[in-house]
Amino acid sequence: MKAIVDCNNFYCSCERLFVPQLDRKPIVVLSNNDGCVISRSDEAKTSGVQMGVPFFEVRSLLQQEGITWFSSNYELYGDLSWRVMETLRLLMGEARVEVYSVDEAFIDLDDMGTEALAALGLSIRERVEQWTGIRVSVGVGPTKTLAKLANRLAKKDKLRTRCVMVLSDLPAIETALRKTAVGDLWGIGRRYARKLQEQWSIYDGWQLASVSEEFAHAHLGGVVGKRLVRELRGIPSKEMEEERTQKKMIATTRMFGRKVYALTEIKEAIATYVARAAEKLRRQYSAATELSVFIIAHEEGSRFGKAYSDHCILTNPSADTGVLLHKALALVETLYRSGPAYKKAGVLLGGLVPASSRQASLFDQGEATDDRAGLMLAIDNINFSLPLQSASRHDSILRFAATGTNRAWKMKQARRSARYTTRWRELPVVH
DNA sequence: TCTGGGGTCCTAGGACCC
DNA sequence: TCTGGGGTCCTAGGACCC
Repeated sequence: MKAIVDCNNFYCSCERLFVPQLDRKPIVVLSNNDGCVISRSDEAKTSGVQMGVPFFEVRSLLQQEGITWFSSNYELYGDLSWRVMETLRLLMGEARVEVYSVDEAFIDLDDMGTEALAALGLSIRERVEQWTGIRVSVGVGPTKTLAKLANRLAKKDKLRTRCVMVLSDLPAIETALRKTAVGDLWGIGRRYARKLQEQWSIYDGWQLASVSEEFAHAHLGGVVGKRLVRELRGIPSKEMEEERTQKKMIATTRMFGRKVYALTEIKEAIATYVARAAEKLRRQYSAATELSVFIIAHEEGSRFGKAYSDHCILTNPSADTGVLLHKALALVETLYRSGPAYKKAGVLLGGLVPASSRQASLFDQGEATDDRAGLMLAIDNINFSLPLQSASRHDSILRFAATGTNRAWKMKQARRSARYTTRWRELPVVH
């Protein structure tokens, strides 16, 4: 058996933790640039705020219903996520826990009896809340996919289930599948849901569990679909995975806070994203061999706009902000056309290799790479430890000049809460 | 008339997830 | 006026190899 532990309305719960007056009050958290709603408290859901709606569309509803909104504060969420995961590791043993996302973890229960699972789930939920203040739901099933389903049903009826549901016997699994629409299953997105309904009249989980593996292979993305159908039948086909600490790709992309026309501003933004991506790269001791840059221009009648992108290969893998900046800015120069309003840009680092085992290039001029690595380490240490001036438009103390000074393109974050748990100056104060 | 049979590597694109 | 950001896996098809 496998369990999944999932934090309830995670971002909202994080915000509420430090403003207890908001307990039981409706709140929402917005995406970057204060664009759309990405987390809602139960009360906000009841008030009819939909997931993913643009902020400007629900603004008046929020005011009318007295719903408090927050800009997103990823530093806070990241730290609280770590606390929840650490609690699970302490309770269950590190080897059993697979962190799946910022607010979810799978737990391997394969060698445990099926009798006490509900009690175990309940004790996990209580302990995590006691130690971190975050409420979680626990779903248990013979496969990861059925555990996810159990979790979903536990959340839907919190009072009755006390946020814990175990699907261990066949009748319970059948009932659960029958009342779940295909689109609500883990692994069935919007596209497949539509296709299943329109072409084959498959509407619920039980129907999908009954199709042949050949059918799933042919119509639901090959082996992916086949695994999904097997999982629904209780045959484990997605096993627990080793903790993935090394990312294979690192991206930093943002919408601008307003329309941007000038090349100089776009270069500042790209430089800022490169610096951020390179930091992430160094934090996992990797170097990149591939760098891509894209900019997106506003286009009349198109929601997403028109993208221009290009990439280059680094013969000498690098995690040096200066080196990556140089390449990225050259790419922007060739991509940029004056005229259109740009609304978004991004940087992607790929082909990641361990920084320690970098292949020396044949054409390497014997650059003083070690000195530069030391410089990067020094910059990171200073930026991660020193407090920021709160009025600054910057997120770092030490930075490359190319990242600009005025930075009028920066995203909107009108209501970001304090980083209570990660910055000395922003510690909550008890009066 | 007839024109092999494997392999591997790479890339672009599609689908999904939170 | 205003619609997020960051990932993963898989497949198909082309280039190339023996």
